[in-house]
Amino acid sequence: MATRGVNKVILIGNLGADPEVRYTPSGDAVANVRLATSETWKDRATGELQERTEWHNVVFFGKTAEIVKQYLRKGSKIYVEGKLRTRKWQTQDGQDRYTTEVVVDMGGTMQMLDSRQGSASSVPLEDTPPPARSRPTTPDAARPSHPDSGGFGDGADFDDDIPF
Amino acid sequence: MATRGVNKVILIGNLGADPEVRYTPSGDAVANVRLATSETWKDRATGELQERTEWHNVVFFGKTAEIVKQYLRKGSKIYVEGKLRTRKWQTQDGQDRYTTEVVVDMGGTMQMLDSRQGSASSVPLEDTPPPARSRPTTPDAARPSHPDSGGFGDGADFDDDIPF
Amino acid sequence: MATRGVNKVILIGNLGADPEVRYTPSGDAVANVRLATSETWKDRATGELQERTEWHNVVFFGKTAEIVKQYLRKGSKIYVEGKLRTRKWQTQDGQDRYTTEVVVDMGGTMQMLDSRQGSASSVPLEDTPPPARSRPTTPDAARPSHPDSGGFGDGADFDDDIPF
Amino acid sequence: MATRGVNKVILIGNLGADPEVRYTPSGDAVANVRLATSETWKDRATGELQERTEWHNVVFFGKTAEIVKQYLRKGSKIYVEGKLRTRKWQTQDGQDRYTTEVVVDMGGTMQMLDSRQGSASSVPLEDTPPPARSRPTTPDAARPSHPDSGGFGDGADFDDDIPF
DNA sequence: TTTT
DNA sequence: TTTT
Repeated sequence: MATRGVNKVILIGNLGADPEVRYTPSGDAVANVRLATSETWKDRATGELQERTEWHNVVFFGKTAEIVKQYLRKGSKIYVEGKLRTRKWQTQDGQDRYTTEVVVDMGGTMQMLDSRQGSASSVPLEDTPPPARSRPTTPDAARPSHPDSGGFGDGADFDDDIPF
Repeated sequence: MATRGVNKVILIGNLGADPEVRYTPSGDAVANVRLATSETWKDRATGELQERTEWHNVVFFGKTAEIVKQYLRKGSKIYVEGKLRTRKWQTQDGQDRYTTEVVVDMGGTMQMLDSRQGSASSVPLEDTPPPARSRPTTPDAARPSHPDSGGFGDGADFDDDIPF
Repeated sequence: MATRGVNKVILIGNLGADPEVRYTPSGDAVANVRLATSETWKDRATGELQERTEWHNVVFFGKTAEIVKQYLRKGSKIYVEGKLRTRKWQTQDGQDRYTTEVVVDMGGTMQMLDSRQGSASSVPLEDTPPPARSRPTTPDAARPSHPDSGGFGDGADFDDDIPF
Repeated sequence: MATRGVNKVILIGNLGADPEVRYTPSGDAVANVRLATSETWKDRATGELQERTEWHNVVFFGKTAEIVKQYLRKGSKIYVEGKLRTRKWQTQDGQDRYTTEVVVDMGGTMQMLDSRQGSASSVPLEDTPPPARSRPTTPDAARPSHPDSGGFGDGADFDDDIPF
């Protein structure tokens, strides 16, 4: 994908909730995540510590969405590299709305940052079976055979055959 | 400003219109810009060249806002480093709305990328006098004496005393 | 290519000399470039403007190397996204040396930032190791047919079929 | 510090050894760190998992250097944002050498990424030039008084008064 | 060795 | 020399 211009977002933050995963008609996973990045600073006047949390809508596609589904959950800390995209959508009564998301696709990356064994986020999410005919026979075939090995699943680019 | 987490946006694109500049009650400039980043790619099926343009709301503060005001205009090509911020606001009839912007403040940067002399964007915007008492006596004192010298004004970080 | 860890470099600068291009035995182009990034600041004590230029060795591979060869030359301004790599090599008398380069490969990008028509860097470099007299009559054969269309050659990612 | 050009490095990796800290004549800390970033990929031919580790010299100044000294040690995982700088130096027999480093100064950032309590890197390094037997009995004296608060020490920018 |  |  060639570009004229640069559109890049880099985030490190924690999931505010478990990922929401859905499947396209063609069977591709799409994962949505709420990611919090916090900044803290000292108020110059009062000297008090301030904190501001920013929430980001992050969308993953394809193979990375599968990894997100399996390995991330509420509280997981991740590094994300993606791009900005503003989507137009309509409310039920036909009003226009715009939502800006961070899209992580072929040009992006996701990495898990808390792969210590035993930590919450290295425990795979329950592998909820996707829509009947999209991945029917062996829904868990891709799950690593040693779920307790810790830290697997880290590092996922789109041109991977397998993420680990 | 300390951070727990990373929130970084990097853009290269062109202004869709002249910057809109306003002043805070304390006299600080705030500049808003619509920035277009385009990506093009070849459709795998048809082989046709596709293009998608993304529009970003970029907000500059303080000294950088002044530079934006003076040196950027419709068509200007810039590099921007900032962070994401989603603002909640209300419509006239009291409905909640959210707008995501790229904020360029002390932790960010702006650089002009088309400083060729004679190019549109190196010509300062008309220096519309700010609110009466905020910059009273010599509103244009900071304007370079050789407006045709081209290319000055490139590069502006917040800790500059003077940007050039 | 999966990663555990992040290794990313982003540069905007000017070429200090024409690119040096060579070919691997398998026929793939490799382009080397010296890229200058400058930073300027005001000395706090003297108030004088200081400047420091940093020189980077940037290496391009494959299709991007071809584009570098054709469209970049001394003075060209580019945006580069790549990664750090330190190479070990030997002097003629067998001493070890290390050179750190910015590698722009499949995970990276290059964009030309001075695509104004008539500007030096939008003029293609002379094409390849041309058998002495083979190119003189039509030195600009590789030049796009609409030299005034501006902006060609900008934007090159590795998964492009053709950069424009 | 204004810039014409962009010179930015973003790394996530692990320390290969404890930081080396020295002090300038004026008493400012300078910390040097060896940082490993690994990338892994599947060999297309053999299908075997490949790994390549890149080692980076990272230099921290001032307050961040103090934090590096106190909280990082061999194995610590960090996020780093800095710039490239190639330094010329001389061997004992007067030969020129060049070393490229990632400099983390006022325009950069460091963040600790393994702040789980109990993890190696949240344990402060032994404090300064310690009179030989001064630390063994209370090795953790420098540890914040609320060790269970978790995540302290994360996040350090240069304009902090205190990093946490 | 670039650029302004 | 790290990490998985």
